[in-house]
Amino acid sequence: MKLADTVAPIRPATAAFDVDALAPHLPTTRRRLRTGQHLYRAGQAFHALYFVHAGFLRTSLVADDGREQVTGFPMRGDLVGCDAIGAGAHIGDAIALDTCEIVELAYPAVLDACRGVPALHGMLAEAMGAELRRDRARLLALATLSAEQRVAWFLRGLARRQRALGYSAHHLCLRMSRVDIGNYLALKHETVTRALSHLDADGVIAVERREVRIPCVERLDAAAGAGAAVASRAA
Amino acid sequence: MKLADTVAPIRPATAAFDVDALAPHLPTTRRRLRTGQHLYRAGQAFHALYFVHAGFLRTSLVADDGREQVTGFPMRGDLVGCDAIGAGAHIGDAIALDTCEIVELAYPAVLDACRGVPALHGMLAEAMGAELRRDRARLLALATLSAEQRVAWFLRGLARRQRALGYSAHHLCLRMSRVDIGNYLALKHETVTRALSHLDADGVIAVERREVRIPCVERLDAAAGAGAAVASRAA
DNA sequence: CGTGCGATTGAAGTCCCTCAAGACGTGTGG
DNA sequence: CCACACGTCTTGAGGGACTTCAATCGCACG
Repeated sequence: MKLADTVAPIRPATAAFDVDALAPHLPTTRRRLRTGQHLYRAGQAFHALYFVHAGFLRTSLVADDGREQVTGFPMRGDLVGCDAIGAGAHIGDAIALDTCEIVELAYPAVLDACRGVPALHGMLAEAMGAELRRDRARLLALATLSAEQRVAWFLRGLARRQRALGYSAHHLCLRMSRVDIGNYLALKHETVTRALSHLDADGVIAVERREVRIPCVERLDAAAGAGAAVASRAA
Repeated sequence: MKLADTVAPIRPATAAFDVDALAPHLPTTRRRLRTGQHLYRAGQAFHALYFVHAGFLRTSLVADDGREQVTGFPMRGDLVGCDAIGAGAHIGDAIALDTCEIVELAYPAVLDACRGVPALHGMLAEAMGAELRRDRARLLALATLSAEQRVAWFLRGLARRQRALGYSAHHLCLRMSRVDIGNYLALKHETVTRALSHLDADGVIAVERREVRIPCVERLDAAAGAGAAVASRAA
Protein backbone atom coordinates (compact mmCIF):
# COMPACT_ATOMS: atom_id res chain seq x y z
CA MET A 1 0.00 0.00 0.00
CA LYS A 2 2.59 2.52 -0.99
CA LEU A 3 -0.30 4.27 -2.70
CA ALA A 4 -0.98 6.39 0.32
CA ASP A 5 2.31 8.12 -0.17
CA THR A 6 1.39 11.64 -1.15
CA VAL A 7 4.65 12.56 -2.75
CA ALA A 8 5.04 9.32 -4.68
CA PRO A 9 6.18 9.52 -8.29
CA ILE A 10 3.67 9.75 -11.10
CA ARG A 11 1.07 7.00 -11.41
CA PRO A 12 2.05 5.03 -8.34
CA ALA A 13 -1.46 3.74 -7.75
CA THR A 14 -1.94 1.84 -10.96
CA ALA A 15 1.61 0.63 -10.94
CA ALA A 16 0.92 -1.08 -7.64
CA PHE A 17 -1.56 -3.50 -9.14
CA ASP A 18 -0.49 -7.05 -8.69
CA VAL A 19 -2.44 -8.66 -11.47
CA ASP A 20 -1.07 -12.13 -10.91
CA ALA A 21 -2.41 -12.26 -7.39
CA LEU A 22 -5.88 -11.81 -8.84
CA ALA A 23 -5.82 -14.94 -10.93
CA PRO A 24 -7.52 -17.22 -8.39
CA HIS A 25 -10.33 -14.74 -7.83
CA LEU A 26 -10.91 -13.35 -11.29
CA PRO A 27 -10.58 -14.89 -14.73
CA THR A 28 -8.08 -12.67 -16.51
CA THR A 29 -7.33 -12.95 -20.19
CA ARG A 30 -4.25 -11.61 -21.91
CA ARG A 31 -4.20 -9.78 -25.22
CA ARG A 32 -1.39 -8.76 -27.49
CA LEU A 33 -1.68 -5.70 -29.71
CA ARG A 34 0.48 -4.58 -32.59
CA THR A 35 1.21 -0.95 -33.35
CA GLY A 36 -1.87 0.72 -34.71
CA GLN A 37 -4.35 -1.83 -33.42
CA HIS A 38 -7.25 -0.70 -31.27
CA LEU A 39 -7.78 -1.99 -27.76
CA TYR A 40 -11.33 -0.65 -27.98
CA ARG A 41 -13.23 1.98 -29.92
CA ALA A 42 -15.72 4.65 -29.01
CA GLY A 43 -19.19 3.20 -28.69
CA GLN A 44 -18.05 -0.37 -28.09
CA ALA A 45 -19.75 -2.12 -25.19
CA PHE A 46 -17.82 -1.81 -21.97
CA HIS A 47 -17.13 -5.16 -20.36
CA ALA A 48 -13.61 -4.97 -18.97
CA LEU A 49 -10.87 -2.79 -17.55
CA TYR A 50 -7.42 -3.16 -19.06
CA PHE A 51 -4.15 -3.36 -17.25
CA VAL A 52 -1.12 -2.50 -19.37
CA HIS A 53 1.58 -5.07 -18.82
CA ALA A 54 3.85 -3.78 -21.55
CA GLY A 55 3.75 -1.27 -24.38
CA PHE A 56 2.44 2.21 -24.95
CA LEU A 57 -1.05 3.38 -25.93
CA ARG A 58 -3.01 6.49 -26.70
CA THR A 59 -6.51 6.97 -25.30
CA SER A 60 -8.94 9.55 -26.56
CA LEU A 61 -12.46 10.84 -26.22
CA VAL A 62 -14.41 10.94 -29.46
CA ALA A 63 -17.26 13.38 -29.94
CA ASP A 64 -20.30 12.64 -32.02
CA ASP A 65 -19.21 15.16 -34.59
CA GLY A 66 -15.86 13.46 -34.97
CA ARG A 67 -13.76 15.83 -32.90
CA GLU A 68 -11.22 13.91 -30.88
CA GLN A 69 -9.47 14.74 -27.65
CA VAL A 70 -6.45 12.74 -26.55
CA THR A 71 -6.91 11.90 -22.89
CA GLY A 72 -3.71 10.10 -22.09
CA PHE A 73 -0.79 7.89 -23.05
CA PRO A 74 -1.02 4.81 -20.83
CA MET A 75 2.06 2.69 -20.38
CA ARG A 76 3.16 -0.27 -18.32
CA GLY A 77 1.42 -0.33 -14.97
CA ASP A 78 -1.51 1.82 -15.98
CA LEU A 79 -5.17 0.92 -15.83
CA VAL A 80 -7.18 1.77 -18.94
CA GLY A 81 -10.90 2.11 -19.46
CA CYS A 82 -12.03 3.39 -16.07
CA ASP A 83 -13.86 6.30 -17.66
CA ALA A 84 -16.37 3.89 -19.16
CA ILE A 85 -17.55 2.60 -15.78
CA GLY A 86 -21.22 3.42 -15.54
CA ALA A 87 -21.51 4.54 -19.14
CA GLY A 88 -22.18 1.15 -20.67
CA ALA A 89 -19.93 1.87 -23.62
CA HIS A 90 -16.47 3.28 -24.18
CA ILE A 91 -16.47 7.02 -24.77
CA GLY A 92 -13.31 7.03 -26.87
CA ASP A 93 -10.64 4.99 -28.56
CA ALA A 94 -7.59 3.24 -27.16
CA ILE A 95 -4.94 2.52 -29.76
CA ALA A 96 -1.54 0.87 -29.44
CA LEU A 97 1.43 3.12 -30.26
CA ASP A 98 3.70 0.14 -29.79
CA THR A 99 3.49 -3.60 -29.35
CA CYS A 100 1.39 -4.03 -26.23
CA GLU A 101 0.60 -6.75 -23.79
CA ILE A 102 -2.70 -6.20 -22.02
CA VAL A 103 -4.43 -7.99 -19.16
CA GLU A 104 -8.18 -7.88 -19.34
CA LEU A 105 -10.10 -7.55 -16.07
CA ALA A 106 -13.77 -8.37 -16.68
CA TYR A 107 -16.21 -5.81 -15.36
CA PRO A 108 -18.24 -5.97 -13.20
CA ALA A 109 -16.69 -9.31 -12.24
CA VAL A 110 -13.67 -7.44 -10.90
CA LEU A 111 -15.94 -5.78 -8.34
CA ASP A 112 -17.03 -9.17 -7.03
CA ALA A 113 -13.40 -10.20 -6.83
CA CYS A 114 -12.86 -7.34 -4.41
CA ARG A 115 -14.61 -9.41 -1.78
CA GLY A 116 -12.08 -12.19 -2.12
CA VAL A 117 -9.17 -9.76 -2.23
CA PRO A 118 -9.93 -6.92 0.18
CA ALA A 119 -6.88 -4.91 -0.79
CA LEU A 120 -8.02 -4.91 -4.39
CA HIS A 121 -11.01 -2.80 -3.48
CA GLY A 122 -8.91 0.00 -2.10
CA MET A 123 -6.46 -0.27 -4.95
CA LEU A 124 -9.16 0.08 -7.54
CA ALA A 125 -10.60 3.12 -5.82
CA GLU A 126 -7.14 4.61 -5.46
CA ALA A 127 -6.33 4.00 -9.09
CA MET A 128 -9.40 5.97 -10.08
CA GLY A 129 -8.66 8.66 -7.53
CA ALA A 130 -5.18 8.99 -8.98
CA GLU A 131 -6.64 9.29 -12.45
CA LEU A 132 -8.90 12.08 -11.27
CA ARG A 133 -5.91 13.89 -9.78
CA ARG A 134 -3.97 13.53 -13.01
CA ASP A 135 -6.83 14.93 -15.06
CA ARG A 136 -7.08 17.89 -12.76
CA ALA A 137 -3.39 18.55 -12.65
CA ARG A 138 -3.54 18.59 -16.42
CA LEU A 139 -6.46 21.00 -16.35
CA LEU A 140 -4.39 23.27 -14.16
CA ALA A 141 -1.47 23.02 -16.55
CA LEU A 142 -3.58 23.83 -19.59
CA ALA A 143 -5.26 26.71 -17.84
CA THR A 144 -2.19 28.39 -16.39
CA LEU A 145 0.87 27.50 -18.46
CA SER A 146 2.13 28.94 -21.73
CA ALA A 147 2.66 26.75 -24.77
CA GLU A 148 6.33 26.19 -24.05
CA GLN A 149 5.70 25.50 -20.39
CA ARG A 150 3.07 22.95 -21.30
CA VAL A 151 5.43 21.07 -23.57
CA ALA A 152 8.11 21.08 -20.89
CA TRP A 153 5.52 19.90 -18.38
CA PHE A 154 4.53 17.09 -20.71
CA LEU A 155 8.11 15.93 -21.24
CA ARG A 156 8.80 16.06 -17.55
CA GLY A 157 5.73 13.92 -16.89
CA LEU A 158 6.92 11.29 -19.33
CA ALA A 159 10.40 11.34 -17.85
CA ARG A 160 9.05 10.85 -14.35
CA ARG A 161 6.86 7.97 -15.37
CA GLN A 162 9.80 6.29 -17.05
CA ARG A 163 11.94 6.79 -14.00
CA ALA A 164 9.18 5.36 -11.78
CA LEU A 165 9.33 2.21 -13.90
CA GLY A 166 13.06 1.95 -13.48
CA TYR A 167 14.18 3.48 -16.78
CA SER A 168 16.36 6.48 -17.33
CA ALA A 169 14.77 9.90 -17.02
CA HIS A 170 17.39 11.43 -19.29
CA HIS A 171 16.33 9.92 -22.56
CA LEU A 172 12.84 9.77 -24.05
CA CYS A 173 11.58 8.11 -27.18
CA LEU A 174 8.32 9.79 -28.08
CA ARG A 175 5.98 7.18 -29.47
CA MET A 176 3.31 9.72 -30.39
CA SER A 177 3.26 12.34 -33.15
CA ARG A 178 3.44 16.09 -32.71
CA VAL A 179 -0.24 16.18 -33.57
CA ASP A 180 -1.03 13.83 -30.68
CA ILE A 181 1.02 15.89 -28.26
CA GLY A 182 -0.65 19.06 -29.47
CA ASN A 183 -4.09 17.57 -29.08
CA TYR A 184 -3.22 16.40 -25.58
CA LEU A 185 -1.94 19.84 -24.59
CA ALA A 186 -4.56 21.89 -26.46
CA LEU A 187 -1.98 23.23 -28.91
CA LYS A 188 -1.40 22.98 -32.66
CA HIS A 189 1.37 20.72 -33.88
CA GLU A 190 3.35 23.67 -35.24
CA THR A 191 3.32 25.21 -31.78
CA VAL A 192 4.57 21.96 -30.26
CA THR A 193 7.40 21.87 -32.77
CA ARG A 194 8.29 25.48 -32.07
CA ALA A 195 8.30 24.89 -28.33
CA LEU A 196 10.54 21.84 -28.71
CA SER A 197 12.89 23.78 -30.98
CA HIS A 198 13.06 26.62 -28.52
CA LEU A 199 13.74 24.36 -25.56
CA ASP A 200 16.45 22.77 -27.67
CA ALA A 201 17.96 26.13 -28.54
CA ASP A 202 18.00 27.00 -24.85
CA GLY A 203 19.87 23.80 -24.10
CA VAL A 204 17.14 22.45 -21.85
CA ILE A 205 16.67 19.40 -24.04
CA ALA A 206 18.16 17.91 -27.20
CA VAL A 207 15.54 17.01 -29.76
CA GLU A 208 16.11 14.87 -32.80
CA ARG A 209 12.92 13.80 -34.44
CA ARG A 210 11.26 11.64 -31.76
CA GLU A 211 14.32 11.20 -29.63
CA VAL A 212 14.65 13.58 -26.70
CA ARG A 213 17.58 13.79 -24.35
CA ILE A 214 17.23 15.57 -21.03
CA PRO A 215 20.68 16.43 -19.70
CA CYS A 216 19.38 18.22 -16.63
CA VAL A 217 15.98 17.40 -15.19
CA GLU A 218 16.05 20.46 -12.96
CA ARG A 219 16.27 22.75 -15.95
CA LEU A 220 13.24 21.02 -17.43
CA ASP A 221 11.40 21.52 -14.16
CA ALA A 222 12.22 25.18 -14.33
CA ALA A 223 10.99 25.36 -17.92
CA ALA A 224 7.70 23.84 -16.82
CA GLY A 225 7.44 27.02 -14.80
CA ALA A 226 5.02 27.40 -11.98
CA GLY A 227 3.62 24.00 -12.81
CA ALA A 228 6.62 22.28 -11.38
CA ALA A 229 5.39 22.23 -7.84
CA VAL A 230 1.92 20.89 -8.47
CA ALA A 231 2.40 17.84 -10.57
CA SER A 232 4.71 16.19 -8.11
CA ARG A 233 1.95 16.25 -5.58
CA ALA A 234 -1.21 15.88 -7.61
CA ALA A 235 -0.14 13.75 -10.54
CA MET B 1 -29.46 1.54 -11.10
CA LYS B 2 -30.48 4.07 -13.66
CA LEU B 3 -26.80 4.94 -13.73
CA ALA B 4 -26.14 2.61 -16.63
CA ASP B 5 -28.24 4.81 -18.85
CA THR B 6 -25.78 6.23 -21.31
CA VAL B 7 -27.86 9.17 -22.43
CA ALA B 8 -28.94 10.16 -18.95
CA PRO B 9 -28.82 13.84 -18.04
CA ILE B 10 -25.74 15.30 -16.44
CA ARG B 11 -24.51 13.78 -13.20
CA PRO B 12 -27.00 10.96 -12.91
CA ALA B 13 -24.61 8.67 -11.11
CA THR B 14 -24.07 10.71 -8.01
CA ALA B 15 -27.67 11.79 -7.91
CA ALA B 16 -28.69 8.17 -7.62
CA PHE B 17 -27.06 7.75 -4.24
CA ASP B 18 -29.53 6.77 -1.61
CA VAL B 19 -27.70 7.92 1.45
CA ASP B 20 -30.44 7.02 3.89
CA ALA B 21 -30.30 3.37 2.91
CA LEU B 22 -26.67 3.36 4.02
CA ALA B 23 -27.41 4.31 7.60
CA PRO B 24 -27.53 0.76 8.99
CA HIS B 25 -24.21 -0.15 7.35
CA LEU B 26 -22.21 3.01 7.70
CA PRO B 27 -22.16 5.68 10.38
CA THR B 28 -22.96 8.85 8.49
CA THR B 29 -22.69 12.28 10.04
CA ARG B 30 -24.37 15.40 8.76
CA ARG B 31 -22.79 18.82 8.51
CA ARG B 32 -24.20 22.21 7.79
CA LEU B 33 -22.13 24.91 6.12
CA ARG B 34 -22.78 28.59 5.76
CA THR B 35 -21.77 30.59 2.71
CA GLY B 36 -18.03 30.99 2.62
CA GLN B 37 -17.23 28.15 4.99
CA HIS B 38 -14.84 25.44 3.91
CA LEU B 39 -15.87 21.80 3.73
CA TYR B 40 -12.16 20.95 3.60
CA ARG B 41 -8.92 22.64 2.62
CA ALA B 42 -5.91 21.61 0.59
CA GLY B 43 -3.56 19.51 2.67
CA GLN B 44 -6.13 18.44 5.23
CA ALA B 45 -6.14 14.74 6.03
CA PHE B 46 -8.59 12.80 3.90
CA HIS B 47 -10.98 10.71 5.96
CA ALA B 48 -14.36 10.97 4.28
CA LEU B 49 -16.27 11.48 1.05
CA TYR B 50 -19.02 14.06 1.08
CA PHE B 51 -22.47 13.77 -0.39
CA VAL B 52 -24.18 17.07 -1.08
CA HIS B 53 -27.72 16.94 0.21
CA ALA B 54 -28.46 20.60 -0.39
CA GLY B 55 -26.57 23.71 -1.38
CA PHE B 56 -23.90 24.69 -3.82
CA LEU B 57 -20.10 24.47 -3.51
CA ARG B 58 -16.94 25.24 -5.37
CA THR B 59 -14.08 22.75 -5.43
CA SER B 60 -10.57 23.62 -6.49
CA LEU B 61 -7.07 22.28 -6.81
CA VAL B 62 -4.44 24.33 -5.02
CA ALA B 63 -0.83 24.30 -6.19
CA ASP B 64 2.11 24.67 -3.86
CA ASP B 65 2.86 28.08 -5.30
CA GLY B 66 -0.66 29.25 -4.59
CA ARG B 67 -2.11 28.99 -8.06
CA GLU B 68 -5.63 27.70 -7.90
CA GLN B 69 -7.73 25.83 -10.42
CA VAL B 70 -11.48 25.52 -9.94
CA THR B 71 -12.40 21.90 -10.60
CA GLY B 72 -16.16 21.97 -10.21
CA PHE B 73 -19.32 23.35 -8.70
CA PRO B 74 -20.97 20.46 -6.85
CA MET B 75 -24.61 20.71 -6.01
CA ARG B 76 -27.35 18.50 -4.58
CA GLY B 77 -26.76 14.88 -5.45
CA ASP B 78 -23.06 15.19 -6.12
CA LEU B 79 -20.26 13.32 -4.42
CA VAL B 80 -17.30 15.46 -3.34
CA GLY B 81 -13.77 14.53 -2.42
CA CYS B 82 -13.19 11.48 -4.62
CA ASP B 83 -10.00 12.95 -6.01
CA ALA B 84 -8.36 12.58 -2.61
CA ILE B 85 -8.75 8.80 -2.56
CA GLY B 86 -5.30 7.35 -2.40
CA ALA B 87 -3.60 10.67 -1.81
CA GLY B 88 -3.97 10.76 1.95
CA ALA B 89 -4.84 14.44 1.93
CA HIS B 90 -7.13 16.73 0.02
CA ILE B 91 -5.48 18.31 -3.01
CA GLY B 92 -7.67 21.39 -3.00
CA ASP B 93 -10.37 23.36 -1.25
CA ALA B 94 -14.12 22.86 -1.12
CA ILE B 95 -15.99 25.98 -0.14
CA ALA B 96 -19.71 26.61 0.25
CA LEU B 97 -21.19 29.16 -2.16
CA ASP B 98 -24.48 28.81 -0.38
CA THR B 99 -25.92 27.27 2.77
CA CYS B 100 -25.10 23.59 2.42
CA GLU B 101 -26.17 20.37 4.00
CA ILE B 102 -23.55 17.67 3.67
CA VAL B 103 -23.55 13.97 4.52
CA GLU B 104 -20.17 12.65 5.51
CA LEU B 105 -19.24 9.14 4.40
CA ALA B 106 -16.22 7.97 6.34
CA TYR B 107 -13.40 6.54 4.24
CA PRO B 108 -12.31 3.81 4.02
CA ALA B 109 -15.26 2.65 6.12
CA VAL B 110 -17.50 3.24 3.12
CA LEU B 111 -15.58 0.57 1.25
CA ASP B 112 -16.35 -1.97 3.95
CA ALA B 113 -19.99 -0.98 3.78
CA CYS B 114 -19.97 -2.06 0.15
CA ARG B 115 -20.02 -5.65 1.36
CA GLY B 116 -23.27 -5.10 3.21
CA VAL B 117 -24.80 -3.12 0.37
CA PRO B 118 -23.66 -4.72 -2.88
CA ALA B 119 -25.27 -2.07 -5.07
CA LEU B 120 -23.23 0.61 -3.28
CA HIS B 121 -20.05 -0.82 -4.68
CA GLY B 122 -21.14 -0.36 -8.27
CA MET B 123 -22.61 3.03 -7.51
CA LEU B 124 -19.37 4.27 -6.01
CA ALA B 125 -17.37 3.06 -8.98
CA GLU B 126 -19.87 4.57 -11.38
CA ALA B 127 -19.86 7.89 -9.57
CA MET B 128 -16.11 8.07 -10.04
CA GLY B 129 -16.38 6.93 -13.64
CA ALA B 130 -18.90 9.68 -14.28
CA GLU B 131 -16.54 12.19 -12.70
CA LEU B 132 -13.77 11.06 -15.01
CA ARG B 133 -16.07 11.48 -18.00
CA ARG B 134 -17.04 14.95 -16.89
CA ASP B 135 -13.41 16.00 -16.48
CA ARG B 136 -12.62 14.75 -19.95
CA ALA B 137 -15.62 16.34 -21.56
CA ARG B 138 -14.45 19.57 -20.00
CA LEU B 139 -10.95 19.02 -21.33
CA LEU B 140 -12.45 18.60 -24.78
CA ALA B 141 -14.46 21.77 -24.35
CA LEU B 142 -11.47 23.80 -23.23
CA ALA B 143 -9.32 22.45 -26.01
CA THR B 144 -11.73 22.89 -28.89
CA LEU B 145 -14.21 25.66 -28.09
CA SER B 146 -13.86 29.43 -28.33
CA ALA B 147 -14.37 31.65 -25.31
CA GLU B 148 -18.01 32.35 -26.11
CA GLN B 149 -18.73 28.71 -26.84
CA ARG B 150 -17.19 27.72 -23.54
CA VAL B 151 -19.38 30.10 -21.61
CA ALA B 152 -22.47 28.86 -23.45
CA TRP B 153 -21.36 25.29 -22.76
CA PHE B 154 -20.97 26.11 -19.08
CA LEU B 155 -24.41 27.68 -18.81
CA ARG B 156 -25.98 24.78 -20.64
CA GLY B 157 -24.32 22.37 -18.23
CA LEU B 158 -25.73 24.22 -15.25
CA ALA B 159 -29.18 24.36 -16.84
CA ARG B 160 -29.16 20.62 -17.49
CA ARG B 161 -28.11 19.81 -13.98
CA GLN B 162 -30.89 21.98 -12.60
CA ARG B 163 -33.40 20.32 -14.86
CA ALA B 164 -32.16 16.88 -13.80
CA LEU B 165 -32.96 17.88 -10.22
CA GLY B 166 -36.46 18.96 -11.15
CA TYR B 167 -35.92 22.71 -11.42
CA SER B 168 -36.47 24.94 -14.40
CA ALA B 169 -33.81 25.00 -17.08
CA HIS B 170 -34.87 28.47 -18.16
CA HIS B 171 -33.62 30.44 -15.22
CA LEU B 172 -30.22 30.27 -13.56
CA CYS B 173 -28.93 32.00 -10.49
CA LEU B 174 -25.15 31.95 -10.70
CA ARG B 175 -23.74 31.47 -7.22
CA MET B 176 -20.15 31.92 -8.35
CA SER B 177 -18.31 35.04 -9.45
CA ARG B 178 -17.09 35.81 -12.96
CA VAL B 179 -13.59 35.09 -11.71
CA ASP B 180 -14.64 31.59 -10.65
CA ILE B 181 -16.29 30.91 -14.00
CA GLY B 182 -13.24 32.19 -15.80
CA ASN B 183 -10.92 30.05 -13.75
CA TYR B 184 -13.11 27.02 -14.39
CA LEU B 185 -13.13 27.67 -18.15
CA ALA B 186 -9.51 28.80 -18.47
CA LEU B 187 -10.54 32.38 -19.30
CA LYS B 188 -10.12 35.80 -17.71
CA HIS B 189 -13.10 37.30 -15.97
CA GLU B 190 -13.30 40.13 -18.49
CA THR B 191 -13.60 37.58 -21.27
CA VAL B 192 -16.41 35.83 -19.40
CA THR B 193 -18.25 39.12 -19.04
CA ARG B 194 -17.77 39.92 -22.70
CA ALA B 195 -19.05 36.50 -23.75
CA LEU B 196 -22.11 36.87 -21.54
CA SER B 197 -22.75 40.34 -22.89
CA HIS B 198 -22.46 39.10 -26.44
CA LEU B 199 -24.77 36.14 -25.86
CA ASP B 200 -27.19 38.61 -24.32
CA ALA B 201 -26.92 40.95 -27.31
CA ASP B 202 -27.65 38.02 -29.60
CA GLY B 203 -30.77 37.22 -27.63
CA VAL B 204 -29.54 33.76 -26.64
CA ILE B 205 -29.75 34.59 -22.96
CA ALA B 206 -30.74 37.51 -20.76
CA VAL B 207 -28.09 38.40 -18.21
CA GLU B 208 -28.60 40.68 -15.26
CA ARG B 209 -25.79 40.50 -12.80
CA ARG B 210 -25.95 36.88 -11.58
CA GLU B 211 -29.40 36.13 -12.89
CA VAL B 212 -29.55 34.41 -16.26
CA ARG B 213 -32.68 33.62 -18.21
CA ILE B 214 -32.59 31.11 -21.04
CA PRO B 215 -35.63 31.60 -23.24
CA CYS B 216 -34.64 28.92 -25.73
CA VAL B 217 -32.38 26.06 -24.70
CA GLU B 218 -31.84 25.01 -28.31
CA ARG B 219 -30.28 28.37 -29.12
CA LEU B 220 -27.92 27.92 -26.20
CA ASP B 221 -27.01 24.47 -27.48
CA ALA B 222 -26.21 26.02 -30.83
CA ALA B 223 -24.10 28.68 -29.17
CA ALA B 224 -22.11 25.97 -27.43
CA GLY B 225 -21.16 25.01 -30.95
CA ALA B 226 -19.68 21.68 -31.80
CA GLY B 227 -19.58 20.89 -28.11
CA ALA B 228 -23.29 20.32 -28.07
CA ALA B 229 -23.15 16.74 -29.19
CA VAL B 230 -20.48 15.53 -26.82
CA ALA B 231 -21.57 16.65 -23.45
CA SER B 232 -24.91 14.94 -23.70
CA ARG B 233 -23.10 11.67 -24.06
CA ALA B 234 -19.95 12.08 -22.02
CA ALA B 235 -20.96 14.49 -19.30
C1' DC C 1 -22.67 58.15 3.20
C1' DG C 2 -18.36 56.37 2.23
C1' DT C 3 -15.89 52.04 1.20
C1' DG C 4 -14.87 47.96 -1.37
C1' DC C 5 -15.62 44.19 -4.19
C1' DG C 6 -17.66 42.55 -8.38
C1' DA C 7 -19.09 43.54 -13.03
C1' DT C 8 -18.75 45.98 -17.31
C1' DT C 9 -16.62 48.18 -21.22
C1' DG C 10 -12.74 50.15 -24.04
C1' DA C 11 -7.99 50.22 -26.13
C1' DA C 12 -3.56 48.33 -26.77
C1' DG C 13 -0.61 44.37 -26.72
C1' DT C 14 0.79 39.49 -26.92
C1' DC C 15 0.58 34.80 -27.76
C1' DC C 16 -0.86 31.35 -30.48
C1' DC C 17 -3.21 30.05 -34.69
C1' DT C 18 -3.66 29.94 -39.65
C1' DC C 19 -1.78 29.58 -44.01
C1' DA C 20 2.06 28.32 -46.76
C1' DA C 21 6.29 26.33 -48.21
C1' DG C 22 10.13 23.34 -47.72
C1' DA C 23 13.00 19.43 -45.56
C1' DC C 24 13.42 14.96 -43.76
C1' DG C 25 12.52 10.08 -43.41
C1' DT C 26 10.07 5.99 -44.86
C1' DG C 27 7.99 2.74 -47.68
C1' DT C 28 6.58 1.25 -52.28
C1' DG C 29 6.88 0.03 -57.02
C1' DG C 30 9.43 0.08 -61.16
C1' DC D 1 18.85 0.41 -56.50
C1' DC D 2 16.60 4.41 -57.63
C1' DA D 3 12.55 7.33 -58.12
C1' DC D 4 8.61 8.64 -56.39
C1' DA D 5 4.98 9.48 -53.20
C1' DC D 6 3.43 10.12 -48.71
C1' DG D 7 3.32 11.41 -44.06
C1' DT D 8 5.68 13.86 -40.48
C1' DC D 9 8.29 17.53 -38.97
C1' DT D 10 10.11 22.15 -39.41
C1' DT D 11 10.19 27.08 -40.22
C1' DG D 12 8.35 31.63 -41.70
C1' DA D 13 4.89 35.48 -42.18
C1' DG D 14 0.56 37.37 -41.21
C1' DG D 15 -3.72 37.65 -38.69
C1' DG D 16 -7.04 36.85 -35.00
C1' DA D 17 -8.55 35.80 -30.30
C1' DC D 18 -7.80 36.43 -25.91
C1' DT D 19 -5.25 38.98 -22.41
C1' DT D 20 -3.62 42.98 -20.15
C1' DC D 21 -4.18 47.44 -18.47
C1' DA D 22 -7.25 50.96 -17.19
C1' DA D 23 -11.42 53.45 -16.08
C1' DT D 24 -16.26 53.47 -14.76
C1' DC D 25 -20.44 51.73 -12.83
C1' DG D 26 -23.39 49.28 -9.61
C1' DC D 27 -24.59 47.10 -5.51
C1' DA D 28 -23.85 45.46 -0.75
C1' DC D 29 -21.80 46.35 3.50
C1' DG D 30 -20.34 48.76 7.53
